[in-house]
Amino acid sequence: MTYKKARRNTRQRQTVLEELKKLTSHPTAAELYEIARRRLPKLSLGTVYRNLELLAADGTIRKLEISGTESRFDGNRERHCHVRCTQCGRVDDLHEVPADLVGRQFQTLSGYEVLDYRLEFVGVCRECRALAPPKGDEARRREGD
Amino acid sequence: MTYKKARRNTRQRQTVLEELKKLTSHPTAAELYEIARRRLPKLSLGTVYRNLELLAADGTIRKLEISGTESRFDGNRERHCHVRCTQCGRVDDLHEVPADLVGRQFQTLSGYEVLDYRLEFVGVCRECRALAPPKGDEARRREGD
DNA sequence: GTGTATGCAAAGCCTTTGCAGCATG
DNA sequence: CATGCTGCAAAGGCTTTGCATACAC
Repeated sequence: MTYKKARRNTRQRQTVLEELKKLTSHPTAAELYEIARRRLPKLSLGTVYRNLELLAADGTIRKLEISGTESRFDGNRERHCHVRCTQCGRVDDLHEVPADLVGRQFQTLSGYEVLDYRLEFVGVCRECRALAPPKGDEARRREGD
Repeated sequence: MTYKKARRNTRQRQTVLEELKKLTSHPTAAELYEIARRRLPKLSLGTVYRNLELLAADGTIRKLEISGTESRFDGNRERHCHVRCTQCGRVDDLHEVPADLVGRQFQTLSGYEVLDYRLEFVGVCRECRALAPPKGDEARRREGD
């Protein structure tokens, strides 16, 4: 019933996966491509995309669905959430937050059958707070809260 | 100190804003463009983008930072979160969830100064559950949870 | 009248895809 | 050795931008 194609273990796929798992950051496809290319100079971006998509499809990795135009990928499959820095754009993991607190109690919402949820915090990371004064001078217009 | 350029009240800007506020859905720029164009046939997509960006910058509307390639916009500035349907892609508001429960208690996380957060649920909406059998036959490979 | 905003179209990004050759199982 | 996978490059889809003109103030 659930046919799954034979999956081959190519060097490209292995490399992409290994390098992703090494990182605690959440690289974009392009970033991972640059890293993996150090091991496989002939690697192509298209291959990276194809493999990330495949690996995400079978749950080996996660495709983050957050902010911005570029997709980011996460080698850590455990349920956890993220903090993103508004200044530098980095994304960190948060294991300390009892995220399950949120999801478990809502099985149905507005008629939806809830399957999953995403909780993302937004703020300023330590480094950026150290570097920059708490507020810029120009278009740092805040959302209405 | 905070210089703001004189903002003009053009018919295009008004129309885009009014139409967005009428909708409880969270249209993409293209969707809103189609709607607004019924009132201003000569309106261009670029103008819609420019105005949505401006309006989001000063907090008049919100730019949703969720799932997918297309940006979606929200005319409702109040703190609330969303549910997205995995089948049809629609996004609904959730006022019933005590979302503040989440944000308020985390002022700092992993060294971040937390400014905001986004909580998005993912599931299947009522309509889609009615239309489709609970599971597809092919590539409905789920994430590992 | 001045300078912001518009319309149009081209250009920019990120991502996907077609195809012929390669390499895994 | 069959066929899934790769590299390459072209094509796609959404968004941004340059420029001359229009119009809000």
